Amino acid sequence: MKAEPMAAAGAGLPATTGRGRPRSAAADSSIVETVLRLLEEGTTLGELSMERIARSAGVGKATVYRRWANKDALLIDVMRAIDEPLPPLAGTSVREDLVVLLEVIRHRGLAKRSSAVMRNVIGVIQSSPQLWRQYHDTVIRTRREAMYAVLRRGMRTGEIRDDIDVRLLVDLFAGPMLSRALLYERAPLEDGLSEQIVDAVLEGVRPSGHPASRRP
Amino acid sequence: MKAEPMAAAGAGLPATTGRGRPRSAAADSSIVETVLRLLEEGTTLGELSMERIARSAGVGKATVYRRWANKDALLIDVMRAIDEPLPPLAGTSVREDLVVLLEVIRHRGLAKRSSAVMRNVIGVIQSSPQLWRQYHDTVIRTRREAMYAVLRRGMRTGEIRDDIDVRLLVDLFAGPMLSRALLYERAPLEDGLSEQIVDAVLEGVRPSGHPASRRP
DNA sequence: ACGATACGAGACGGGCCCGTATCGTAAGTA
DNA sequence: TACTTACGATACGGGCCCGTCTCGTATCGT
Repeated sequence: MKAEPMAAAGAGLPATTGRGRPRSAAADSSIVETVLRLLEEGTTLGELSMERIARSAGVGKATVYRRWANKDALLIDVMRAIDEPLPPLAGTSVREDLVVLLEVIRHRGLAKRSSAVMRNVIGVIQSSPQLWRQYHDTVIRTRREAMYAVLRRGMRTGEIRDDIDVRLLVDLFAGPMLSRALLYERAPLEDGLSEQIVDAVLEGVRPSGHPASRRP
Repeated sequence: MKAEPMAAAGAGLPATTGRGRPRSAAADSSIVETVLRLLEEGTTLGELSMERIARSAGVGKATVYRRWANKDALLIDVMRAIDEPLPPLAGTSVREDLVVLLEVIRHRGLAKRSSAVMRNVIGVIQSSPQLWRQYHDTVIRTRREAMYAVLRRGMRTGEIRDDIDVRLLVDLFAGPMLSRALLYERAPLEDGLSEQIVDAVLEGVRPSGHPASRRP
């Protein structure tokens, strides 16, 4: 994977006027890419220092501080960099759309860099709530709302029970995939897992003929 | 909550012979309790330093190093300290037992100190795999195996489908609760959530009469 | 009483980090 | 060309931390 262009990273300090030597776009992406690489290699957010980032990126400290005022500001842009748009949903069946959305989580869990970011950000919910909020708003919320929409549509079309809280439904589908992605370094996210989860949650895990089943 | 006695903490260095002044049990528990309090207050594992721990516990650094060789050794004992035995399972119905096991997760998620530990340890899977393994083996594995047992029993008694991988079943039940406990500081772990999850996963979220349902 | 060990406190040398400033140089605009 | 800004490198004072060691004191076995 090569360094994506990722637009102008430094949201903190604007590049003022157009005079003088322009900011190096290569430095931008080198810094962001280096942070992702370090996290991917197992570095903890706490072990990440501006000094180490600059050193690893082959860049002067001033070049980093010229773009970001502190580590949190840099990390926020790093999180923006790994945000990828959701694939389009076919919209034909709820099952298919749910599988697509779970596949997104599965692939992000398999990608070391995104799973490392997610695990690290979770550990920082209390200590850097602003960083967490940024991650939640850019990465989590979008996917969650997409699943809301699919499930609500399913309630209208009769594909999904309408007597269960939509937020609980989201967790029933996403939770199993998320916990597998989070709790293991080499996550057991095998092919076909999305379909297995979706089908099992849709159908239920009680045998058809069991007396306690709500189906006659 | 007061400092529990928690047995002899220092697994690292044995107290050699019985001569001389004995180790202070109060220091033992004060140190462990202080670590838990700091984590509970939002301190990151990376921000925890032996120096800060000693200072916060009102203890000399030597007193800490006399018991634990380094931070990881201390943290391993801290994790042992929050390990609580599972409640007995009634064994009458699979549903009841699953609810009990999910209630354990729910209460641990609501308790700030255990959820803080869990979130922090997750962030350290790659950087301190030995610490993670300790947490996994003492805290996670036990509960997971208890759920295995319940589900396998359910397969024998006909309360649970036997055509789904038991490991997947565990994640279907535990995943929703875990992801809620991990992804939010004030986790939405309301009363009755365990029952809702268990029942929804057992029954399925497809309406009874839906054409795609596997029930005729 | 006496020797042994633990205690809290803190000094110690060495290390990494913070955020800023200053080099000489490079790459743009006017 | 003159001016302006960015570049990598590195020095700076200040801070926290590591793990060890040394105080003077406390609390045990013998």
